[in-house]
Amino acid sequence: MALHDVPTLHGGCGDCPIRHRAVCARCDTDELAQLENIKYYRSYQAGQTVIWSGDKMDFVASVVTGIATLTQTMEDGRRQMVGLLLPSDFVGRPGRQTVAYDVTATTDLLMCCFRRKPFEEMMIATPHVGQRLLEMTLDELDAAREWMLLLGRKTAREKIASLLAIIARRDASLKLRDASKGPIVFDLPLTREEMADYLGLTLETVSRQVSALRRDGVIALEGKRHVIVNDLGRLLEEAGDDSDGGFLV
Amino acid sequence: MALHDVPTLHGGCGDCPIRHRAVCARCDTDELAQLENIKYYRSYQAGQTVIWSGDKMDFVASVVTGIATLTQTMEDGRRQMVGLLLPSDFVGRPGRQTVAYDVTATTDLLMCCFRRKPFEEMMIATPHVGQRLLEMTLDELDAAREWMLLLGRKTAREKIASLLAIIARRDASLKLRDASKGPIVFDLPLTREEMADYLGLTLETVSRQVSALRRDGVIALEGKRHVIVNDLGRLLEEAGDDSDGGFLV
DNA sequence: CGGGTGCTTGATGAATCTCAACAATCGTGG
DNA sequence: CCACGATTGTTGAGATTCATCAAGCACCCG
Repeated sequence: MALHDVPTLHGGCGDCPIRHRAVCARCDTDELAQLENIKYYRSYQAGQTVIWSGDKMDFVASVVTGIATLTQTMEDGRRQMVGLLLPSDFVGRPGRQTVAYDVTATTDLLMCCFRRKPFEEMMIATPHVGQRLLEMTLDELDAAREWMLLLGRKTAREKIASLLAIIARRDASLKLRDASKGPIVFDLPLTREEMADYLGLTLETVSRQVSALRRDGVIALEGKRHVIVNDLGRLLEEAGDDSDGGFLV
Repeated sequence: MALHDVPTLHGGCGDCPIRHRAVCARCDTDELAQLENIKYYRSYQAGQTVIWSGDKMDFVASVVTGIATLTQTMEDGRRQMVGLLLPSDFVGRPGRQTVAYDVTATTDLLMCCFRRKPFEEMMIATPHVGQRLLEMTLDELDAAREWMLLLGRKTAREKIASLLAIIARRDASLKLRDASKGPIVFDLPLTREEMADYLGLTLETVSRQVSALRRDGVIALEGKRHVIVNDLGRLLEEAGDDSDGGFLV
C-alpha cells in the first residue's frame, strides 16, 4: 500500500473534478470546509492493490481520477469482479471496519480519503452527506442488479456487447457528445482477463467474442484496446437490451 | 392489483413483527407516530404481481409477512430474479417514481405502505429513517454482489447448495436454533422455476441438481419442498463458500 | 536480442440447455 | 369420494455453448 508521488493537487474542493457528482455533491460551503479538514489524497499505480478483502480500513474514499475494481475470489481461485469504480464513486462502508472485496487500481488512481471516524460523525451531524450517499448506493444497487441479469442470462456475445455499450455510453456522456450520431471512439480500460472477470467468462472466450463482433462489423478495432463504435444502436441490439433502456453511468 | 381481505391488524407499530428490523428500526416514539399517520396496509395473494416494471409507484413499502421477488425480463422472455424480499425488506426508491423490476408475491404477502411524498419529506426532516435505509441498502448491495459471484462463477451444484444454505441459515436464525448442531428443516418458498430464475439456470437443471444433492446425502427431502439438512457444514462445502464466511440474512 | 505480458486461435471435452415424455400432486366439480 | 385436468416436478437423449488445454503471435522494455 505504498504511496508514490501525489500528483499536483488543486487548490481546494471548489476546483475538484468530481465536486458535483461525489458524496460531497450536496454539501454547502460550510460542510465542504468540514470535509476538507478530514480529507487527504492517496494515489496508487496501475495494478496496485488498494485494499485486500478482510483488511481493516481506517478511511472511506472517493475516486477522483482513474479506475478501480472490486473483486471477490473463491478459495480455488475463481474470481468475479463485482464493481467497477469510476471517478466520483465511493469506496468503503460507514459503520463497518473491514472491507468485503479486493479493491485494485487498474489505471493510475487518485483517491480523496476521509478518516473514518470523523466522517461517520459528520454523517450523523449533517444530513447532506448521508442523503447523497444513499442516492449513490441506490444507483449502485440498480447497476448491480442490471449486472445480475447479464451474468445469469446473457450469452457470451451479449455480455461483451453490453460491456462495450456501457463504456461507450459513459465515454460519450463524459465528452458531452451526442451518442446517437457519429462514431464513438474509446480505449478499453480493462485487459481481456479483467473483462473476463467482470463478465463471468474466460479470457479466451472474451477474445473470441471481441473478434467475432469485429468480424461482423459491429465494432472496429485499432490495436487491441482502441474501439470504434459506428452504430451504437446496432451494438445495443447485440447487447440484448431494450433499444434505449438502461442507465447512464 | 386488487386487494382482498386485509388480515387482522395489530394495534400499532409497537407490536409490529418487523419493528426492529425494518426501515423504522431506529425511529423513536415521535417519529413512529408520524409514520403511523402515513402508513396503510396492503395484502396480496401468492402469485399476484405487486407492480410491473416501469409502472408508476405512488408508495414505498416494507414487507411485513410473506415473500416477494424482484425480477427483470428481457424482450425475448429470459428472466432473472434480482432480489428476494423477506419480512422487513424495503420496496421502492425514494426520489424515483417508477420501479425498474417486476415485484411479485410468491407467498401471501402483507406490506406496510407509506405514501411516497410524505415519506420523502420525512426522510429529509428526520434523519433516522434515512440512516436506517442507507444501512439496509448497503446490506442489499453486499447481498447483490455475493449473488454476482454465484451467477458468474459457481457451478449448477454450487448454486443450488448456496441457495439452500441461505434459506437454511435464515430459517435457523428466525427460529433461534443453533445452526451448528442438529438437523435444520424447512420448506422451500420457491418453485423449481423460481429457483432457476434466481440462480440463472433452467428448471430442469435445478431439478437434476437437487436430486443429485439428495442422492449424495447432502440433503434429504420429504415431498418436493420439505428439506432436511443434517450437516450444514457439508452443505456449505458444496456451496463453495468459505467454511463459515458469508452473511446472515 | 531475449523475455515477459497480453492477446489470438485451434482442438477437444464437459457442463448446461433444449426438447420431449412422463410422473406426482392438488384442487375442483361431478 | 373419485375422476379429471392443470400445475409442478422428474428424467432422458441430443445439441450447444463455453471452458480447458495448448500453441503461437505481437508488442514492449530492458
